[in-house]
Formats: sequence, structure tokens, C-alpha cells
Amino acid sequence: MGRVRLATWNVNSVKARLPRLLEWLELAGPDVLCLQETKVGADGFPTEEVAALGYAVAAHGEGRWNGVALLSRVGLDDVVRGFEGDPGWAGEPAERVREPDDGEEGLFETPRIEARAISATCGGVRVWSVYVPNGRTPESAHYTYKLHWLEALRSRVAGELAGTDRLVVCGDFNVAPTDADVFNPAAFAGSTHVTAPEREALAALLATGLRDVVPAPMKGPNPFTYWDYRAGMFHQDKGMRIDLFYASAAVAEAVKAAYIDREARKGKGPSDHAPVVVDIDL
DNA sequence: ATGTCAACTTAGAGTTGA
Repeated sequence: MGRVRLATWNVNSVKARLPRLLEWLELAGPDVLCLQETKVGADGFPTEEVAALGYAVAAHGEGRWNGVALLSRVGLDDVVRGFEGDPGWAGEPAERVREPDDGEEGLFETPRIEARAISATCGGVRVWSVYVPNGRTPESAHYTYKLHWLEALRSRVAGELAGTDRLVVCGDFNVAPTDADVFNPAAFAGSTHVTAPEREALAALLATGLRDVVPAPMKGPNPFTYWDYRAGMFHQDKGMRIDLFYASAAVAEAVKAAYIDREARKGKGPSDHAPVVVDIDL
């Protein structure tokens, strides 16, 4: 297959980020790019603009929230939107019960599957782009959903690894794997992204046969991929590593370079996440 | 703890989510 550049980037709206996305595609030249938080429905993705740069596109979106996509110039086959076993989101308990209007005991909303995963085969590698639920607070139903969602992902990935040794799962996991992956562990006391159950869910995913490909920072010692827009967090390098690149052993052993492109977080109209770039030679 | 951003409802500022 030769040398291939894979990347993952939470763009925080592909519409708002389109100029930056096109600029970055030309600059970095990834062969495969996993996108998250595209925030567009099925027909809202700027497919033509991206295709003009030589990329095939597979998008999975629902409108205002979430949304994932795969861009590839080395093949894009066997696209799967979502995955078997996704538990879906039913809302907080308080939202789940509707007022009885015609004598019924109350209606419960069934879980709605969100656009958080898409997978395809690109250049001989099975590639997953995932956007893990945020979790909001450890007390919320959204946090429970996050843990269930990660367990369902683990189960499905384990199934795929039985059929291929070339697989990557990358995207915005909304979990910092270790305390070294946040700027100040004390600042995250009581918050999501750092709790033991979330980290155990990542460990269980890795235990299916994946390895964490930790990218090199472009500047400073910390491999952060996300910095809050507020309070000058980026300029103080108060970030987190929550955008992860999990690779099967065969792919991980083929990694030649991996870095975080912090240049893409600078300047006018950036996403709050930076792209993670991984070069492999299979 | 929250100083920004994006989309949406709806016609300007408030809500939601991150």
C-alpha cells in the first residue's frame, strides 16, 4: 500500500469551518480524514468543494448536532453509517415523560440514534470516525449514555477485529486517557472526561487489540488536541488530549510519524480542536 | 469556573450544547 497519511479533526461545524478545512486539506494533504461535529444533515455537507480537491466523501449527519464524515483519496468502500448496538439517546429522565393528554399513564420517548459513527475501508484499512457523547456531568443521564455508547462501540470493534488486522478507530472521544492528558488534573475534579469509569471504558476498548497512537505536540510538552475557546485557554496551553487515534497492532507498528497540527487552532475562525495526523507505511 | 462559538428560533436576543 505504501505510505498513507491519516488524520482526525473535530471541526465544530463543517459549514463554519469550510474555508479552514479546504485550506488545511491542501496544506496537510491527508489521504484519509475523519471529521466530527460536522453539524449538517445528509444533504448539507459541502461534498463538491471537497471533491474538487480529489476526495471521495461519506457523510453521516442529522442537522444541528453531532455529525461525522470520512474523506478519502485512497478509496472509500463498504461505508457503514452508525453501528449495530448503538444504544441511542432518550433524553434526561425529566424530559422523557410527557404530560398525559388523553388518559394515558405517560409516554416514554424511545432512544434516538445520533450521528456519531461512520466507518469505511480506505486503502486497505478499516477506518472509523467517532464522536463520543460528551457526558455533560457525572450525575447526568448523558454520562450513563456515554458509558453505554463506549461499551457498545467496544463490542462492535471487537467483532470487526475478528475479521481484519488493519483497523483504526479515531475521533473525539471526550475522554482524557490519563492525568497527563489535561493541563491541570485538579481543575477537573468532579468533571466528566477524567473519571475512572470513562477511562476504564477506553481501556476496555484498547483491550480488544488496539493501541493508543500518541501524537507529538508541535510546541511545548503537552500533546493536547482541544482548548476551550474561552478565557485564552489556547494561548496559555490549557488544553486536553481527547481526540484519539486507536490503531490495531499491524497499523500501530506501521506508524512512521504522528503529530498534532496546532497551527490549525490558530488565527481567524478556528475549530476548538486541532487535527491529529498519523503517517503509516503498510 | 466559564471570559467563546455555532445553530436555531425568530426578526434581536435568548436557548442549547459544547
